[in-house]
Amino acid sequence: MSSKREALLSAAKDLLWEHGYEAMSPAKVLEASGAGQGSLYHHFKGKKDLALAALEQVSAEMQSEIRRLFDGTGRPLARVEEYLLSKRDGVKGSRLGRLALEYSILTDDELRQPIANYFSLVEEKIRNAVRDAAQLGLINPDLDADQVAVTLVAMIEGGFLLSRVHKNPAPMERAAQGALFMLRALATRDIPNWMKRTDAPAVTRRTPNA
Amino acid sequence: MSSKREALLSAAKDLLWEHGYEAMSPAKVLEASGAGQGSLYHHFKGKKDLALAALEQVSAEMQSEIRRLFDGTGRPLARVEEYLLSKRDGVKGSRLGRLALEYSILTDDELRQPIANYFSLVEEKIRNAVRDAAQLGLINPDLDADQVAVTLVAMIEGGFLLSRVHKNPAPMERAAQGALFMLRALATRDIPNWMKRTDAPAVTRRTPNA
DNA sequence: GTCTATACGATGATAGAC
DNA sequence: GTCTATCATCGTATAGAC
Repeated sequence: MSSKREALLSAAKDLLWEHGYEAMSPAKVLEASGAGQGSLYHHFKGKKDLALAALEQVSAEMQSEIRRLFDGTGRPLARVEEYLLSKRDGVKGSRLGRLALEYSILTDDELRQPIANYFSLVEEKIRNAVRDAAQLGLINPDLDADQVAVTLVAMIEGGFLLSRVHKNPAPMERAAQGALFMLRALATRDIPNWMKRTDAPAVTRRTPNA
Repeated sequence: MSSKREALLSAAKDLLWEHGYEAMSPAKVLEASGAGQGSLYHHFKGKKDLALAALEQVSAEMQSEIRRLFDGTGRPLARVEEYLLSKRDGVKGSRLGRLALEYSILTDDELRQPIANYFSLVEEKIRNAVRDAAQLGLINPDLDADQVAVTLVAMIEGGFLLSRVHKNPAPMERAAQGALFMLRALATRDIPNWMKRTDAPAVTRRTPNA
């Protein structure tokens, strides 16, 4: 059967993480996988098709991980805390977030979608956990759950970015700690008016132009 | 004198913002600036030299803006709030942060430096404002000022990233609002032990390998 | 200082043998 | 399915005229 297909996909996943999409050349994929040109263009239509398959696989893996993390049975906010405190290599970067700023990703909705889907899921899981916590009286029910979700994810991804800029793992760790603190602060404080929930739908529930 | 030099630099600055470093080809710069090959390689040693000059100019401009913002005379934390609430185009992206995740930037310290310098300055200004606030009794003096600075900047840059992933300006705005809330929450609450200042130096004060 | 013409490797894809 | 040529194009830089 297709033995080289897996090798190509695996190499592409690694190279996407390390070099990004634009800098992932077919030649590098071939070298890393041990396959020849023929295998690549037999199993995939070209570079973009390979990258898309690899991205969808990475996105699926990471979504599984998120579901596993959030489908626990403890305190709702404990699951969020677990997400925030996951082990991360700040300098290596967020496996999907790392690609998010590339021009090719912004301009190609097919490539952007698996990345957006992952983040939409994380945001949704945090939103739901915050709502669950509110129903159980563990957090202020006036809190805008979507606002909280977006803010926490932004802290994590921003921490990755700063760690890379400074080539230093510390900012990632500090940002994650800051996110944890914010969550705990929110769980116990009065919420300012502008932070309160409105009837507007969640903004990042689904991505436009997808 | 050098009339085309400015045109080349200006075009490079725009293209770096829009396309990033890897996707900024000399050909595109020439087209956007109206200059020919000769001008480019007369004024600059090559693509990297041009990009470096452009990046340093952008970094200097943005550092001036930050100094202007933080050298005000109001409440120390008011300056930080002003930074957090600056107008931003989330989908277009952070002018310097946008480049931070590229492989070429990570692996070339010369290119990384102007970006890192900008973020180091922002972090330093926030740190100092938090310390000033502590001295004036406006914020808990046990707070780790560096932790706060890194966390707030991470929220802003993470907001940019999410806006780009979702092609939607809303996450950027929500992250900035969340950052504002966190700052205000910190100014009034008890600080958990792990958030407290230690004698360790600020981690991102200067970048390693620079 | 600026231009056009040219060189040359890398990128991304194709052709055809096995 | 996989391999080794081969190819057109682009990205980057140089040469030399004006």
